[in-house]
Amino acid sequence: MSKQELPVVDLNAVACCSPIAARPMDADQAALVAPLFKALGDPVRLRLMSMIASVPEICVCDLTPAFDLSGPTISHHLKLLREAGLVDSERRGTWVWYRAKPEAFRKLGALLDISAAPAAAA
Amino acid sequence: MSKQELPVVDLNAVACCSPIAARPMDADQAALVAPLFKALGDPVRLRLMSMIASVPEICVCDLTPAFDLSGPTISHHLKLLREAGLVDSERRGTWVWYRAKPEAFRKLGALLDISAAPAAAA
DNA sequence: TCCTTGCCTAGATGTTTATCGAAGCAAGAC
DNA sequence: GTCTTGCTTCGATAAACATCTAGGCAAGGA
Repeated sequence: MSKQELPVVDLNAVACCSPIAARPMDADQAALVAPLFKALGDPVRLRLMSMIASVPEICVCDLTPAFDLSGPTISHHLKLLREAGLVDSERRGTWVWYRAKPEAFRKLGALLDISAAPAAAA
Repeated sequence: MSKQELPVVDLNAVACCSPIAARPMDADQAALVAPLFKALGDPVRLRLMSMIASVPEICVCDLTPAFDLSGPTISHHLKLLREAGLVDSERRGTWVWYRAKPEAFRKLGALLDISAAPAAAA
């Protein structure tokens, strides 16, 4: 549960380099980055992510009631966000708290910088 | 094939507003934005997207050989990118050419701006 | 101690997705 | 006209995914 559980996605290896539009991405980097986008590619996870990123930290008990879904389903989505390296979780007493990992967002944002396109595409 | 085919995703409605971290995203907006991230959430599509965005335009005939996949499979992924509003295609004579739609990237990038977080999350 | 609460994991199920081969269609060559 | 080439669509299949219920475990209160 705590951050000792190694994330599946190593953020230092991911999105470390050039924007999508700077040069064709090689297969290895694509395989590292795609899971990050995939994690955000579900409406439930996107809302969870937004709720988490909008505050310094938030308890699962405040996330679950915002959805018409069972607790285990929310837990499943949170696990995917954790494995993608987008959030961190920590148990404090009874509750588990989630926090966004801003460096992941910075890297993803840099990847989408289309102004890096070498030609008229921008 | 041509741009007369309405994109499934209306970019004017999508990602039009505030960054993920600015405030909790409502379900409607999440449903509009998630398909964009989902489209980028596959390694093949991410590489295709990068190849397309790296040049002003590119022919399918230059995209397909870069992958160990059949033509129909590449065509399928390109269709998803088209439906997400991330690329445009145009047939010119024998070949079909693809171009990136930079406004989609600008909007996605703005969404990931974590510096918009209201609190210490950044 | 036992009970309750909060959250996660395990297992099952229906849906979606990635992939292929076959077939179709448009454009150009002959 | 026919043939070839480039790309798409169609139909099928296997893998991945979202969701649920059931069960488990840790923390706190009685």
